[in-house]
Amino acid sequence: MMRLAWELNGDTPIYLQLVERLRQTIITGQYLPGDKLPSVRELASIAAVNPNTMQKALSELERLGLVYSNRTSGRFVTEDLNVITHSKHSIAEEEISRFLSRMSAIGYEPQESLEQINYYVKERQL
Amino acid sequence: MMRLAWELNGDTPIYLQLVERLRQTIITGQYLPGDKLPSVRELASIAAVNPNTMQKALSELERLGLVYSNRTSGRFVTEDLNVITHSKHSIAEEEISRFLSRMSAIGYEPQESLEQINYYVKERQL
Amino acid sequence: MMRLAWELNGDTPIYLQLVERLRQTIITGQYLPGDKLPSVRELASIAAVNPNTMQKALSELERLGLVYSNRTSGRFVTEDLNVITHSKHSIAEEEISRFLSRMSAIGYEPQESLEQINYYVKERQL
Amino acid sequence: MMRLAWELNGDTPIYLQLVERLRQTIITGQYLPGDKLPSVRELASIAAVNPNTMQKALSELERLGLVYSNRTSGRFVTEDLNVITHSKHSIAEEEISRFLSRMSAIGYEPQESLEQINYYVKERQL
DNA sequence: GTGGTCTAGACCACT
DNA sequence: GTGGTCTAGACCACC
Repeated sequence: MMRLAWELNGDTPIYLQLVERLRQTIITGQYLPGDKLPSVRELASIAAVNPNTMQKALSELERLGLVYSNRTSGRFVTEDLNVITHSKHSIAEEEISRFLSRMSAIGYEPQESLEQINYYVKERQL
Repeated sequence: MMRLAWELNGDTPIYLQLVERLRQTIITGQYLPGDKLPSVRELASIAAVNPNTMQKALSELERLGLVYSNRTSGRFVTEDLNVITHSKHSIAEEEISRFLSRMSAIGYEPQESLEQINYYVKERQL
Repeated sequence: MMRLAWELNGDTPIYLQLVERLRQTIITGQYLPGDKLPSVRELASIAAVNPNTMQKALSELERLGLVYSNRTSGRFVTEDLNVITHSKHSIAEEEISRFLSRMSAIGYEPQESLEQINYYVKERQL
Repeated sequence: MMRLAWELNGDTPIYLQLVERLRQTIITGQYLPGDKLPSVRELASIAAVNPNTMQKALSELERLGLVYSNRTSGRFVTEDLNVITHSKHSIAEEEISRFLSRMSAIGYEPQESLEQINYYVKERQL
């Protein structure tokens, strides 16, 4: 079985990786609110996974409120901007939390991590 | 392959994961400068890995200058504090770089990431 | 089989569902006592069912005394109000009985069910 | 394919019916908090459905917080009594809501439904 | 043995 | 053609 195009990982369940990928495409505005998503089968084909797996991922996205489905006409990105921005914030928090914990593992207290990243950004004029 | 004590990952080569773990124990001061490390066999046993793999990891640590070996009496943590702090900084930089790139993937510019993490730390009084 | 206008169910026999629907229209006064019902063919067409099925439903209604037929001029809603109110009560009893049994299945004694529904109605000022 | 023992319905998805059945067994205390559930395969065999379908049902129950799973040792009923009683209340509300709406369909206002059920219970000394 | 994931292939209702 | 559901059969990691 090929696993290309979207280069999936191997340690975390595929369907969760799909959720993340799709979440990103929505959060970053590659799919806009109200946009129609490709069909389950199409997305599955693109990601080179079984339609059921993609279906599971999409169900999860639906549970998160990021998409909704119209049994006959397809799946659409939610038009509720709050849900989208909320999802964005929650991912950001996860990333921050993970970052701080990794920094903590090598001996940086949160305050120090903050200083380091502050320095890093200023240094490179990002 | 068993997964105990040090819970190895599976996707990245084992020896690199060992390097990281050992690097951490040194950087965080669990092993102090000048400390004698356990023998390769012992470390291998603790981590439940093949001694050859542990050997490879230790060679890498040597290459990084974090440990040095005294053919006869064993391996020791470097006494050069500069090497240690430099290693710590370089890991931190990697973490920061990775963090910023992941935040960028969900639509946060470095400046925004900084604000977010700043807010996060203040919010939780970390 | 098409599912329109009257959205039939699929598990219970169609003619019984038709009986219920017609019973409702009479009980709730959408057809008044003495009103002439549309022809079998017409009703069948509206409900998108086979005329024979509708015929069976109407026979049942006749048996219940809710309608009577005048071989020549068509079918009419009974003018006997007692029959109508009695039918209404008997349906209500079925509903109540079913409700209590379902509540019982999840651990509510009839008395408790009563309290719950009482609370529910007051809460929402229904 | 046989569909016995638990007599499943046919109109609502099987996995949802399974969720309901299991929910009842927990809510009514047939499985007590902390009890170990039979394995997925066993439950699937009992209900005469495919293990995947049962798995889906159990995942849903887990999402509802009524059970939790210990990857290796099996699935258990939650020990959080709040979750259980909350689930019970929420089902009761659904039943009440459905009951009132059906009564409304045959011409009883909520207040009248309340009176009827009150009368019904008193009459039969339930 | 346990739960969890994945695939392949099928059927259904709705439009 | 769409989403949704279901089955059958397989593999994995964990203990």
